[in-house]
Amino acid sequence: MSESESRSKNFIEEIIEADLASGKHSTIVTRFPPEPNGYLHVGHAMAICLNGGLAREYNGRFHLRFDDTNPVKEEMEYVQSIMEDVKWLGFDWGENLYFASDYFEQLFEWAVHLIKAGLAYVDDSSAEEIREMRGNLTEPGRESPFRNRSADENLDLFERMRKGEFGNGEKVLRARIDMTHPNMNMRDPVLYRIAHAHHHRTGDAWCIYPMYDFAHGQSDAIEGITHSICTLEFEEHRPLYDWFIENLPVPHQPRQIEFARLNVTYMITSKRKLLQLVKEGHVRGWDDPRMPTISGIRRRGYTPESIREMTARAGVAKRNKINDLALMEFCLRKDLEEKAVRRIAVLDPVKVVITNLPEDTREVYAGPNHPAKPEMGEREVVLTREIFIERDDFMEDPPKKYFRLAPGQEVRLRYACYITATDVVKDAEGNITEIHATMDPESRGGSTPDGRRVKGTIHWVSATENVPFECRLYETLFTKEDPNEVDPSTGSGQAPSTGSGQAPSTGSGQAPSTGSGQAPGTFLDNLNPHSLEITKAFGEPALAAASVGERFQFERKGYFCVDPDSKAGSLVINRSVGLRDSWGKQSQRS
RNA sequence: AGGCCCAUGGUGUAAUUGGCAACACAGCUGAUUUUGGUUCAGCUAUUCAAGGUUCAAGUCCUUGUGGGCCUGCCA
Repeated sequence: MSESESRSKNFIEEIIEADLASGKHSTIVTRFPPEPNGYLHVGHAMAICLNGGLAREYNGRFHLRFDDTNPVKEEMEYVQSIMEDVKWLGFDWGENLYFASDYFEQLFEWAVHLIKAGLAYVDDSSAEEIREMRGNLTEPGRESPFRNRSADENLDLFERMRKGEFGNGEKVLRARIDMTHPNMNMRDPVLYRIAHAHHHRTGDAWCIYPMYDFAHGQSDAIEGITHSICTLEFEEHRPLYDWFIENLPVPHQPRQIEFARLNVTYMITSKRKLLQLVKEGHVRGWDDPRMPTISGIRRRGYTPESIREMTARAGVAKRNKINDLALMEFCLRKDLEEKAVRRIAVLDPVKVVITNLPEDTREVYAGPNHPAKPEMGEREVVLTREIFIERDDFMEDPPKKYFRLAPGQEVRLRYACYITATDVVKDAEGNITEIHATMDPESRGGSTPDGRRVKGTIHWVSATENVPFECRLYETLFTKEDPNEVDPSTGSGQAPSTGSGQAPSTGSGQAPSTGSGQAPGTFLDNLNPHSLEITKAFGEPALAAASVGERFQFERKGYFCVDPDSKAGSLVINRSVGLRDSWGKQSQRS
């Protein structure tokens, strides 16, 4: 990891180094094992960077393995998007692309092995019966009446399950462990279920499918995974994981290690909820730039380097955590500060007429593409008599330390000259429609012979020579750091602060009990109504050549990225992240 | 309630494995600056609680408290 400065080892690295030092392993093999049933999100990015990064750090191997053991949920579309996302993040599995479904035959043989060893049996109980017999957190389970079938009978039944002689749910194969075990996972877990369903890769070859627990560890063993890194919720599965490894003639003993998944404030990482956002149209799709999906983050304009940097800085540990969005934004700014070409765009324009300039004025100035990197070249900026500036860069009655344009106050137009506001033109409602200003001819180039200092420099773009575009400004998708935090007392969809001063109103004119008791409230109540704002913006002429995916810093505004919705002649640009804004903070405080 | 895991500034992660609690982000102050950006300098703020072991405890032990996960034929 080039982007992570030298730091102390995390607990997984310590385990790996101990294994390497003791000779337990001469090289390590890690894997990223997604189920192809949805799009990858920022939490997966962490898992990819961890596994891929470890393999890189220790010169090991990194596998991509699709955990495709449940045909009813999985689709090829997801396989494609997942491979794209992993590649984009910068991790290469090389030849090591695998599918758990490739191991179905071997897994079947191992199931037979367990049956022969008296460690697995076919259960005719229904799902409800099995659930009922499992007991609960405080009470032990009871043994199934089918638990003591002979190995021969079990073998026969299992073969017939495979042949399709039974319907969905009629039978399952279970491990024969201990129905009183305090760990629920050890209470004769189901190994195989019947599912007459089309699998995205094996087609109709199978109608029985292994469960996660029976597939994962063995897949790790087959591939020679040394360190099988997964999230905390699998901790209680580890005894089962180990049980299979111990009781099966597997070629290799992998070790499962759990770490805390990455969460980020204002983001959700539940596949179900993400799917809901897409299906119900709360966002424009899986790759909506507000989504925490890798595809969304990518479209938003994040760089793979910035995501890798964030995961490295977030660290690895075993406690549940929520990382600050600010860290992610910091990593992006840090990366783009160095790489992004500077451009000027006015997002919320108001016209300024420089009255002492002739109508046909066209002055060309040079603007470096990067203030600290002359090697990045420069471009031409064009000054005309009429320009646009940012609406909030002018105030008729400015507060104390307002350094921008105001009546009688002089500012520098970035790269060009000094202007001083003289007049304001307003419409009938009192809105400012035009500002008049005069330019100091001595100031061309951005400084004057008298060396006087101008505190404010504002950005601007010619009102007659520019590139109009659609600018999409994003804020967090949710208003709460933890989008799942719902106030149980407030119902969903309740308009807040309806009648402010009004007494609680006991039924007076109450609308017929339509909503009676308020619905419990969901994460959707925390959706940010301002998460997307679209403005009609104007960019400097150099923006005309912008292509999809290209990133810029719009000076004083933030980092932006050209959206794929762009068409020839109609640019769409996303704001990836704003610049740090100490004035914004200060002015808000007052 | 039973089992498993976890607890260090606002957030996240460290602490030579029992030896002066630190780094980053965030926040705040100042300097520099043709981006109120960047950069630089500095400041604020931390070991869940109570006992115990020890010359010495963030670290070990006990108890408590708080949080997470577990009762799919999902992964």
